[in-house]
Amino acid sequence: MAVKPPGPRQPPLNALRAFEAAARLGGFAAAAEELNVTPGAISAHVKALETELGARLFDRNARGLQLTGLGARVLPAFTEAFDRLGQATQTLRAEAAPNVVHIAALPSVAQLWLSPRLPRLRAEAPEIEISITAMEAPPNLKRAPYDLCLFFGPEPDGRLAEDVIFPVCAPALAEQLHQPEDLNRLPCLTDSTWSEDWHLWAQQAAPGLRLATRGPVLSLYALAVEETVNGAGVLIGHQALIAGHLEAGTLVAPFDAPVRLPGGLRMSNPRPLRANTPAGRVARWLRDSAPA
Amino acid sequence: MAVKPPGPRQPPLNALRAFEAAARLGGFAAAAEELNVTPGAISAHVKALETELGARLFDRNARGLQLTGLGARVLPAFTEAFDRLGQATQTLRAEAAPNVVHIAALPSVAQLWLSPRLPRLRAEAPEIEISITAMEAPPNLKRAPYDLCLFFGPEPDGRLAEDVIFPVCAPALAEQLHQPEDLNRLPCLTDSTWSEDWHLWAQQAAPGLRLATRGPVLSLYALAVEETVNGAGVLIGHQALIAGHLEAGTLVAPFDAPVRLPGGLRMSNPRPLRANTPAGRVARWLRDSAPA
DNA sequence: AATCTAGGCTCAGGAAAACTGAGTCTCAGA
DNA sequence: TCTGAGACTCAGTTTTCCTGAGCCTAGATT
Repeated sequence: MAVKPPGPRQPPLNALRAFEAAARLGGFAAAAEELNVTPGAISAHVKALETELGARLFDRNARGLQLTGLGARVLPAFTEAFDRLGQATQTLRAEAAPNVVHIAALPSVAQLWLSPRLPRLRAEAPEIEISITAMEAPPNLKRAPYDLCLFFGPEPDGRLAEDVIFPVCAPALAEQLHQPEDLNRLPCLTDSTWSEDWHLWAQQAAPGLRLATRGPVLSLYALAVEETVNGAGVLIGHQALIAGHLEAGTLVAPFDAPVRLPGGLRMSNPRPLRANTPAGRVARWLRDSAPA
Repeated sequence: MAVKPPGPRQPPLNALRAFEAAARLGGFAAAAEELNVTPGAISAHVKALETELGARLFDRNARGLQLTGLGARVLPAFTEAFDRLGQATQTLRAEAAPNVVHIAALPSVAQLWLSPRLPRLRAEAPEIEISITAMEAPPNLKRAPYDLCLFFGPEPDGRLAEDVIFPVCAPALAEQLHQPEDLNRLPCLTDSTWSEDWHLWAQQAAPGLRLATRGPVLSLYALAVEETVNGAGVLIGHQALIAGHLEAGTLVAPFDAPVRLPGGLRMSNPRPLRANTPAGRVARWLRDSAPA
């Protein structure tokens, strides 16, 4: 008859994870987003943890958080532990379902770059199942369960395409556009996540031009492209994403004024890929398909 | 307006922990004990994990478990990750409450060896708070939140005392005991976790003696000691645990026949101790107090 | 063979944890 | 002064987690 008094309980794993995310990202809101919960949940977790420990982990200054000395001292160990756990989990998932390749991508990239390539990929490797998750920002590479990530970024490794931008519009509208100044007479579509595109382009391609850039602001670039094809106005085209439309003639570039941005479309892989695994094959296939 | 589709969810941490424990310990029952839940809970966790993964982690053969290839391949990574997490948690707890020293001990050791020493320790270091948790088996050193562990074991490092055993009884009963054969005329108390004591002793101290060893079986050694003091019978005394009673005269050893067992009372520390931390000081104090 | 036992399984019910949503508070910057 | 970001609170709800009892199987025991 064993006696089993509770003794000191281990803090709940979820609370530790919440603390780690909040500390690493510097805020409950950011942690909440990473963990797909509301900030209130993070707050509650951390508070419970602090209560159990009898010590504060964060200083709250109404405008955000500041790690206490205690928090800062223990954070690295937790980050490393959860990183390892994430890696182990990914390995587990990958080994359990070797034929599923999980891809994380910017919504626009998913729709405009990746999606058109999938039919051919499926035809060439029907046994591979592709799962695509669209998200605004690259996931934490050490944690999230993705085999491949497709995002725009400045890092040179894994570069699939330069980021070259220039105005595009439906062929019917192009007749009204002979020089950059003409842009002010047509609606200029703006994508909310690339709201600086017009300025970046104008700065280099038409210095001195004062662009009004009034016009609809859309939250999905793919939607903006669709609208543009339908003649709603002029859009800054990212070459990699509209190459298909240019080729098909559904969009045209009224000016010969491409501007190359420092970043580019980039494929990264959280874990090293072996060449003849499904993920490795998809990666190679996508890389080879990039110029197309 | 960010789009946030659920995408592939991360498996619950608790399920991963359950899997890791079951795999490492080779059974749901053992895992359940380590995690302080029922086996059914472990079973459910593992089943949920397997369902989510779409792959088996264990082969169930009605008589126990066998890791599948998949399970065996991923186990080490999980064990390491959870070990680190445990270490981080311990560090956190220790830093958050530096003056609390958590000790895990065998119930008998806690009551008969540790407890009598505490008053003096408290007097010498009143700022240190001691927390004692009694348990039948040493905890997983890499995980459990204890600074010091006191158990009997064969390992030589950290040895506080040899395990020397011999029959003891109340002084009044000693008159009836002149030679080992007399033991059969008195009740021989047995502790359920040290049920072999009588045989071990008799083998060496009185070879050939046929001991009936009938008598009450108690589940707590400290209780057996108390009963013995009250004259209920004869008990195999473990020197380290009854030294106080011998000194006080409340128990006597009727025969001069000590037997030294291979193991001993042992103090171990999951994490390295620094000498002038509270845990380190308690450890040193206890070590120095051992001969007493 | 019949029984015993260890260990896993299932299922329903209930406890505990986690999460949300709406509203509040506070400060920094415009 | 206003606004917005970010954290807090609290009630209510959903989800997860756990237990407890009984069942099932296969090796061990008699």
